[in-house]
Order: sequence, then C-alpha cells, then structure tokens
Amino acid sequence: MQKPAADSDNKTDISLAERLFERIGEEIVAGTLPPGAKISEPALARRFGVSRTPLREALRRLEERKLITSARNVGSRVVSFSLAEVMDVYHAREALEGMASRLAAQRMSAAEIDGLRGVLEDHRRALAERTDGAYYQDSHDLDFHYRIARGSRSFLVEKILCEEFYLLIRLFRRRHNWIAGRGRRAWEEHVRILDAIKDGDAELAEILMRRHVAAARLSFEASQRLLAPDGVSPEATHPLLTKKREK
Amino acid sequence: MQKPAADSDNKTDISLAERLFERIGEEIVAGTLPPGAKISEPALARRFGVSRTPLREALRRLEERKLITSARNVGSRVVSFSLAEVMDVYHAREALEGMASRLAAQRMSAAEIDGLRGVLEDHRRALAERTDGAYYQDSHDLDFHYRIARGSRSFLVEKILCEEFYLLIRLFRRRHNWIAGRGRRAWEEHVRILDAIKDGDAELAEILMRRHVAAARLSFEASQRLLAPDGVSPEATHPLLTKKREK
DNA sequence: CACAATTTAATTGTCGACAATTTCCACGGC
DNA sequence: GCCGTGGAAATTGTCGACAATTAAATTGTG
Repeated sequence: MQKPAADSDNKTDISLAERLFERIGEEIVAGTLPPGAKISEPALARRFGVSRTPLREALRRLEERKLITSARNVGSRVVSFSLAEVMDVYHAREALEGMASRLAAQRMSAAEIDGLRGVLEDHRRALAERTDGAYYQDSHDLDFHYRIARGSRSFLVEKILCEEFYLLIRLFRRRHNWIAGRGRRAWEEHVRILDAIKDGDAELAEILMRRHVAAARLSFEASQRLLAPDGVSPEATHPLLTKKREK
Repeated sequence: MQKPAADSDNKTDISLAERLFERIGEEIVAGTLPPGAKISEPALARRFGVSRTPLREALRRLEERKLITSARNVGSRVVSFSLAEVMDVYHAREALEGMASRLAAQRMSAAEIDGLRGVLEDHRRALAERTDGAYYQDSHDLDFHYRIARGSRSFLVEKILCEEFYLLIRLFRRRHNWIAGRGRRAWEEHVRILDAIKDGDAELAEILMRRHVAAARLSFEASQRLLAPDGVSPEATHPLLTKKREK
C-alpha cells in the first residue's frame, strides 16, 4: 500500500487542488499561516498563481481535516487549539492507537515486525546522538506510530491516524518541549509495545500503547504549564463547535 | 451546542455547496446513489439545477467523509464496503465510543444524565411496541451514542463520531438485520452504561460501551453470514487504499 | 471627540466557458 | 466472435466573470 497523500515525485500526477491542499496544509503546520490567521482566497490564489476554484476545493478538504474553520460569506481561518483541545486530540489518539496496536498484534506479519525493530534501532542511535534528549521521527514512513497504524490492517484506523491526525499532531508538535528523560523513555515504551505485538498479546499491546500516548499527553501538558503565557491560547474556545450556526 | 451539519430550518443559512453535501450524503446513505455507482458531475448538476463548482466542493467533502472515492481525471464513485471494512468501522467505533464514555463519566452533568435517562425510557417504550424486536433510534438528537459523544466534551471525539462516522454508520445500518433478542439486550446495555456514567465510574463506562459496540459488531457480522450472497460485497477491496496512485 | 450612517472596496459563492483527459462507439482485421 | 484502432462524445479540472455579502473607509451629527 502506497501512502496516498504524500511526497509524490511526479507532480503531474496530482491535481492542482490536491497540490494546494498539501501545500497549504504544510504552511499551516509550519506556522507560515499562523493559528487564527484569516485566509484570503484572492491573496492565496495570487500567491500560488492559480484560480480560486481549486483553492476553494483544497480549503474544503482542509476544513474537513480540522486545520481551518470556515463560515459562510465570511471565509476561512486557521484553527487555533487551546490546551484542552490538544488534550482531546491525545484522548482520541489514545483510543485509536490503542486499538491499532491491538489489531496489529493480531495482524502484523513477522517481516513487518522485524522491519519495525530495525527502525527502532535507528531511532535509538539517533537518540543517542542528541544532546537535548528529544525524540523526533522526521520521516513519516519511519514513524513508529505510523507503522503500527498500517500494521492494524484497518483502513479506517489507518486513514484517521495517518492522514487526518497526522497534520494535527504535527501542528502542535511544534509546541512541544521534551522534558528531560522523556525521549529515552518514549523509545523504551516503543520497544515494549513492539514486544507485545510480536508476542501476539493484543491486550497488552493496547494497554502499553495507551499508556504511552497518555504519557505523551501528560508530558505535553507539563511542558505547556511550564510556559503557560506563551505556549497556550486559553482564550481559544474551539470554533468548530460554535461557529457554524453563529450567523 | 447546536449540531452543525443537520436539519437547518432556515435554508438560506447554508451555502449551496453545503446543501449539496448534505443531500448527496443522504442519497448515498439511502441507496439512491448505490454503492459502486459512478458519480457524473454534469448529470448531478443538472439534476439539482446547479453549477458544477459547488457540486465539486461538496464532493471533496464527501470524499473526506469516506462516502465516495475519487481519482484524478476519472471522477468519483460511491464507496462500497466489504464486510471486513464494516468490521473495521466497528473497531474504530469501539475505541472512540469507549473513550467517549470514559470522558462522559468524568464530564457529563447530572441534568444531561437525567435527560438521557428519559430518552432511554422512551426507547424502552418504543421497543416494547415493536413486534420484530428491532431497536432503532430514528432521531439523531435522541440517539444514545450521540448523547454520550456530546457528553464527552471532547470536540474531536464528538466530531468524528457524530459527523464523520454518523453517515458511515447509517450507510450500513440498512444492511443490518436484528437478531432475535438483540434489540432488547442492546437497550439493557445502554442502561448499564448510563449507570456507570452516573456513578462516575469512567473505567466501567468504557468497558461496558466497548462490549456493547463489540456485541453490535458481532451481531452485524452474524446477520451478514446468514445472508452472505446478498448482503456482502466480498469482492470490494477497499479502493481508498489503492485507488489514488493507480493512474 | 465619539458614535452612527453611508459609501466604497474587498471578499465570497456561483456561474458558464475552455482546455485536457477519459470514455464510448463504430469499424476493420483476424 | 474478439481485439485493436481511431474519432467523436462526454467528463473532469481550471479559468475568469458576475452577483451577493462582508469589511473597511469615509462622512455626518451631537
């Protein structure tokens, strides 16, 4: 299975609308289009040198991906997550990644498990070279969580985790500061999860993954508390739930 | 919080694109646009008396909702789920609805719980009047699961369950046949889940909800086995994971 | 000066047209 | 009958224009 929404080398294979979707999504994640920013279709269309029609199609998709919010006749705005909302994403992740691990324990092949073992070994080496203890997985294909979601063999779990949540996770991963020792511990938790999967222990795999994601949530929360005035937008009540019928 | 994508009484409040999204979604769920059917933009635009532009916007959203699949320069097709894929939806539901119940046990107000108790009482009466033992919750607002998702106070859990999964669930609920006694037992399970929520027992609420959804999965599966040649499309490998880079 | 009303400018939603691509159909060859 | 080819028809993706709505700027009044 080839990951659908990624680094297509042949640029003529994808439509303008899809390319815009990807590029604007990346700009949102990178902060080029910052949280809360109003999206002007004409300005963006001029910037990219395209007509507004494919741009609007891309915006509709970005809205479904929860990266922007839109209101009729008003336009779109880059989403801005409060800490509570980030916590909600972690809760949803915990549930789905737990289930993904359970299914992976039942469905993942020995070759896939071995491959992931090698990936974790690469991670360990990269981690050992860092002086700040941060544990990043820069390549999506080599991301532990991505591999588990794929190993679940559940089209929906994979699609939600690898496509819908992927941009969300990256969006506020920029706000995350690694607490001392957490990187190493996260890696160890990965190893234990994989052990449980290899043993076919679905329940243990789920428990360990849920603990892992919960620990990541707590770690994120702790790091935000440390820099509360800068890193949090507590005034941001999430507009997705109130905006649509505001009128 | 007003549910965003539903029965808006004032038709001028929503754009054409959004109205098309809703109507086409309903036609897919109702089977008017049957699984596997090719979607012709010009034909649909003529039928609805609109230009293709808002129609395309609606299709982009329907694609994100997993109700249609699209390929560049080829067009869109109504999705067709195999039994295995329906099972995957149940797995994802189990995870998220379990988490929703856990959060609801922590966050739901006494008034909300009482209101839901009344809803269940209405359900019991409706169930007692049925001779076929089928347990339908025709109104979304009065749907037990919807209420729990709202009670979770997690924007993302709610959005996924109440918006993204809602149409999917209805899509193959039409294929579900109630096995004798399952309707009554499902209602009883609802009551127990609500009891756990009222007691603030988050873990029990989650366990009971997960069991409930798993039982629904097994019930669905059993009903499909009973009518295998008619109700299953086993040849349908899910196109979402293979179609995009087919070219 | 502050606020309300009006005007102007910009943006948003939809339309229909055009170019590119795919699908369909007829015909010929084996 | 089946398969391949070519051309016409249909569809898809994008463009720019127009009408409706919103936002910003300007003017008038107390």
